[in-house]
Amino acid sequence: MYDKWESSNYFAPNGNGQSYCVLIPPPNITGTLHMGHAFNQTLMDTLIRYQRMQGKRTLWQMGTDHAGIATQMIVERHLAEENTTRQQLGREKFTQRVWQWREESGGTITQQIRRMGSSLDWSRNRFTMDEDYAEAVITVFERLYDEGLIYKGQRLVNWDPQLGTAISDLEVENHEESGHMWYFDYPLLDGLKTKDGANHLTVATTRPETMLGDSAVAVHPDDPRYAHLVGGFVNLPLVDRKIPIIADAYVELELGTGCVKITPAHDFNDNQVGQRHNLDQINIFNLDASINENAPSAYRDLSREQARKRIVADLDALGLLAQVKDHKLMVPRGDRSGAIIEPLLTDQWFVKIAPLAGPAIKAVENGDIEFIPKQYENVYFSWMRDIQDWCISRQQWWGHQIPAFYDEQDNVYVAADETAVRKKYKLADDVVLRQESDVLETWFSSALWPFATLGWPKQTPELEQFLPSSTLITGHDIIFFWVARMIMMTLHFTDKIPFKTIYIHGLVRDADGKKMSKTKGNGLDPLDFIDGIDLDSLLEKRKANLTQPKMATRIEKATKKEFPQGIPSYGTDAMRFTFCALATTGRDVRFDLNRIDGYRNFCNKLWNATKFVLMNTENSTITATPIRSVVDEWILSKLHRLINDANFALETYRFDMFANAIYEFAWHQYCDWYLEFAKPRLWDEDLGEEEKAGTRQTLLEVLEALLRIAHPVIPFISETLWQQVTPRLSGSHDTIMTQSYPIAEDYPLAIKAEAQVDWLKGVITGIRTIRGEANIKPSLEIEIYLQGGTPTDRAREADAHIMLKRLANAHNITWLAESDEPPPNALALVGDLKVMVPLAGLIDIGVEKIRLQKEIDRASADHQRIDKKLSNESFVAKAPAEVVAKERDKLSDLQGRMTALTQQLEKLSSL
RNA sequence: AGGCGCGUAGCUCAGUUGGUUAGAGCGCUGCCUUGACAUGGCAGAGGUCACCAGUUCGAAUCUGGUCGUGCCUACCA
Repeated sequence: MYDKWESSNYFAPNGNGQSYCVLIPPPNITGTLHMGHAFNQTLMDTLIRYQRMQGKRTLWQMGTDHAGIATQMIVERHLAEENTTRQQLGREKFTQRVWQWREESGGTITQQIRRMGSSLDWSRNRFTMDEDYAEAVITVFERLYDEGLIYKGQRLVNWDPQLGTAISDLEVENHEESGHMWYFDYPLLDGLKTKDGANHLTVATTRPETMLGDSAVAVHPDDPRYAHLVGGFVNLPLVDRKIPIIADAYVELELGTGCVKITPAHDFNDNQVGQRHNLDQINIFNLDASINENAPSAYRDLSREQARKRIVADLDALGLLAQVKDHKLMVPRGDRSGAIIEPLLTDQWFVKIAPLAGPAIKAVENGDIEFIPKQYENVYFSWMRDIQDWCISRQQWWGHQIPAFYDEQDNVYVAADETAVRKKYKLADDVVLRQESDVLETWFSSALWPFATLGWPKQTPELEQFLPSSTLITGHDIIFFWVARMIMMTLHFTDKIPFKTIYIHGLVRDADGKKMSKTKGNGLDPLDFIDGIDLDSLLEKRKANLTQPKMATRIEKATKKEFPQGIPSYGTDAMRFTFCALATTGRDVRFDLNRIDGYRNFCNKLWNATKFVLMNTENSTITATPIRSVVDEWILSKLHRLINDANFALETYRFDMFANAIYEFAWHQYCDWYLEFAKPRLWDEDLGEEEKAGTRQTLLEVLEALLRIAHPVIPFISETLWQQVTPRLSGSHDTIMTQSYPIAEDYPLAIKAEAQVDWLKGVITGIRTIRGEANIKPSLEIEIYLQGGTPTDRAREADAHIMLKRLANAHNITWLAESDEPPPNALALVGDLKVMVPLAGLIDIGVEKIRLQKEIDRASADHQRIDKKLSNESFVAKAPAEVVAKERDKLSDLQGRMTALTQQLEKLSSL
């Protein structure tokens, strides 16, 4: 079915409607579909299918990003298996290998996305390393450089020593880990002594190895304990370096010893202190975080871990280790490698971000761009207003190589390629140029997504039509990574906003509310819900990527408990429906197996309801002029409301309400009641053909509309069923997905019919309750008496007689005059109408009395509550008149009810 | 430490601008193989809306505080 949709080009923009465009967060080529994607995809596809059916000219363009670091890691791992390295291969051959890998394995996720039913325009598929996309990236770089918004500089950056590249601060994850706090004594020089008479200052650190790069000890300017020492010196042990004691307000008086070692080359805060005091920046690390030649020879070439041990031991030996304490600290780790990040001085390229951030902040402030839910705007503002220059260079090979060229004097020239550089800078042919070897970080290219996918820098018709896009649907985890950067770049280069609305959905978590992760083994594969998976395969899968093998048994236990039978096959639609139903306003979405179970059943229900409708409308080409009955009018009226609710839900991005409205209508109105009403009508021999035709027509019309309403969320089932249903109405059509969305006005609201059916349901439910409580077998036909009530009750009963009989399973319904004495009975009240089931040996009088008493108690409690409310003078005086009137009505209803029930109880008691 | 959010039925969650009998799904109890569906039908039980105070005629809803919990940002050298 999906193939047919795709090959029929139904996914491409069509018609002349208003443009509607959704940007896909480009999945990366190393990825496989996880629950987060599946959730995100479901919401986007629901929205785009809905808008397409609303007649919009929709574009949901497919594309992937090249995932610089992740992809390079994978290919390097392959090379390692072949006992080679990228260095041995050389840059060009390595890049070829990456492309080769991408051809072979980079398409996994695109196939998986198809399984989700996503109606993406595949014909416009883009990849961030495509030639024309790369052109956009290079153009952007060059322009920003020429505008002075990109610069190169030696600055302290987050360095991943394992990957050998800088990463942005967003790519660093800080988590609490346990470690130690070491206290070192630095001997005072020149005979200085502290107030306590000590001849040393004590500093503390969580990273002892950095002491090799210390270039000062700082105290607070107002600290009386150390004021006399400022300007003096201490000797840096092991290194034997004379370093100054400085005063800086960065030091907190209360904290620790009040003395802080300053390592400008290896700590962001120290670096600023260093700049204020003109301190030396002593870099003690090589790029792999081993100790370099700036340190004493004893420590050279040691890894940072070895160096730490050695230094602590050596200081201890010298009697300078004052103390060691256990300490919890936040450890920065690279989000890809998991390695501890080291602040390191290196040459990097930066985007000067403030000029770009200004307009981007304004666009949200003035409402051009809107976040839903709105509170995310604060998250956005707080980050944007304190934004740091963006380090965009990566010491990698896979990615967009920075279009900067150096001559032999290291002068920098920026243009698309060497030829362009020579032309632009009027360089002689004999000037030797070499290109910058760094590449741009992947997010730099993703930031151009809204316009680069549409052909920019060329002015294409698509750019005209689909920029700005309408809605961006994404998780809050990439607001900074991607969303904010797209806003900045798009505004800067096109003077347009990238999108009008940003809908931020929750993040999918496991049943315990934990983040799903392959390395923790608590992840779930959406395809396993679609296709099902047996327990053994699931166990194997979840244990495959564990970083800590110790966890295997725990994962096994948890998995066996949660999925004792593995996972049954639920199908795409059930999963999509579940995701919609879970898309509430919260920040987390816990994926609950019970929910998908229920929604699978819902799909089954639709299937069976359709089967019923088809069976009962077979060979019945509607010849007679259909006459609609009150139940027909009622279900059409309910359908009218459903359409309004569905529209409202999707317009306000309440996918949960959308799903719930469909579920409630389909199951609890259409199936539970309307189909049951229809049965006696279709099967009653006395009912006229026109009326039966009316019911058949309504069965089909409502089902057909329901399928269209539900199509955006359950595309496959709705298409399948719709193909069978429409021929009964007006001949067949190609596909449901290009049909127009139902319009509420086509199905008239019928307030009177609704009231009448509410009454009918009330009578039936009253009788069923009696049957249920008295344990009367459903198969047993009973006698029903009616008494009291209004002429409306009588009219309604006459109208609904056959339905009432069947749904209550009564062989007779008899009206009694007011003066008639009914036989001993069980009583249900519907307004003023008494609905009575004779005890007649079926019902135990004691049971019935208990039931009555319960009813009376309930009514009396309500009565008391409302009576109290109404006897409060200020309530009557200050509350709106209609609220007071409503309470009065309730009170008198309850009064009547209590009277009738009490009389009934007395009657039964006197028997 | 700062910011944001959350705490409603056994579980997962709705509850739009204060006025409902506080809802749904799943689970639970009882009865049912009646001709769409046992992936089902009917009926039922279950909540002092975390706690305290305040505003109001009226608070799950608004305000302040307490406790618990989660996330983000910064950081204790």
